[in-house]
Amino acid sequence: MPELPEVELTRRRLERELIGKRIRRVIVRTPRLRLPVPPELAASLEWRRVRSVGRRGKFLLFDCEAGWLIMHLGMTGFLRLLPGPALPGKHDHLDFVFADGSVLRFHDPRKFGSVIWSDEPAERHPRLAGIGPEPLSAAFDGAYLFRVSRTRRVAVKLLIMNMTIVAGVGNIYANEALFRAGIRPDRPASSLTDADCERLAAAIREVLRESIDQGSTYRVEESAVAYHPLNFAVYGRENGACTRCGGALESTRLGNRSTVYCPRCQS
DNA sequence: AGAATTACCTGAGCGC
DNA sequence: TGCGCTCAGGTAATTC
Repeated sequence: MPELPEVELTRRRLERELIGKRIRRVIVRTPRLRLPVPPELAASLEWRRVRSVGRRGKFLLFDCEAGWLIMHLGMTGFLRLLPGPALPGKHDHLDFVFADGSVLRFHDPRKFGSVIWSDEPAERHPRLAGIGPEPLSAAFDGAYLFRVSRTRRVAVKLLIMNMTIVAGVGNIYANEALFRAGIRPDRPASSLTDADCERLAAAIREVLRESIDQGSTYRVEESAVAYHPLNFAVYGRENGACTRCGGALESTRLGNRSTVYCPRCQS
């Protein structure tokens, strides 16, 4: 699924391609995604220009003069840029048709994605207002993580996947960051030491940053802004060997999410 | 307030 | 071949 690095790479590509373009019309083929597509969306966007493309966690934020278009790609969603009109296929839910004839098409088999229209700056929209700091911003560091974990006994993996704690850390990168920091995913958050929090915050920043940098060296294909070729250390390797000690990785479930870790390297 | 649970959705992979 | 089952998981909503 598109994780934060893929969303950031998508954002960069869209920023290059869309800024200044004028939206001619919006075609809504599937009015019910994860959230209902706002009925006023099409009319609100008509003849508006894209002023900027931002990101908050995994949400893409399009400043469209009259308001803000907020999109989440969910688990299986991706955006495709087409040079001109093309017949829609299965799961092509939305088209943004620009004045120059090009089309931004939203495709999402599982419909976990969402499209939101906001009259006020996207960051102030209720759906985004309550989410935590950006993991790649200065506001997210070990001291912050230490502070917010004091009163919580929830497993640390669930803590860092909690959007109100930190924005956009999904299952893949939560697994990877905990491995890198040497912390067991099921540790109660309140058991983390100062040093643990420093290592964990640094690890989260590193895995995301490296993934963005690695992915950006590849051409982002029009049709497949999705996975990029990072070799994960633990995620998806539940039957494999630890890259650090060679021992067998173990898997479990936390919050109904697959969790992989090395019982020797992580404590 | 914090924690736990469930719903949403469909393609892929599996056993039989 | 095809059926039925399980799994994948970000976010929102609900409940305790």
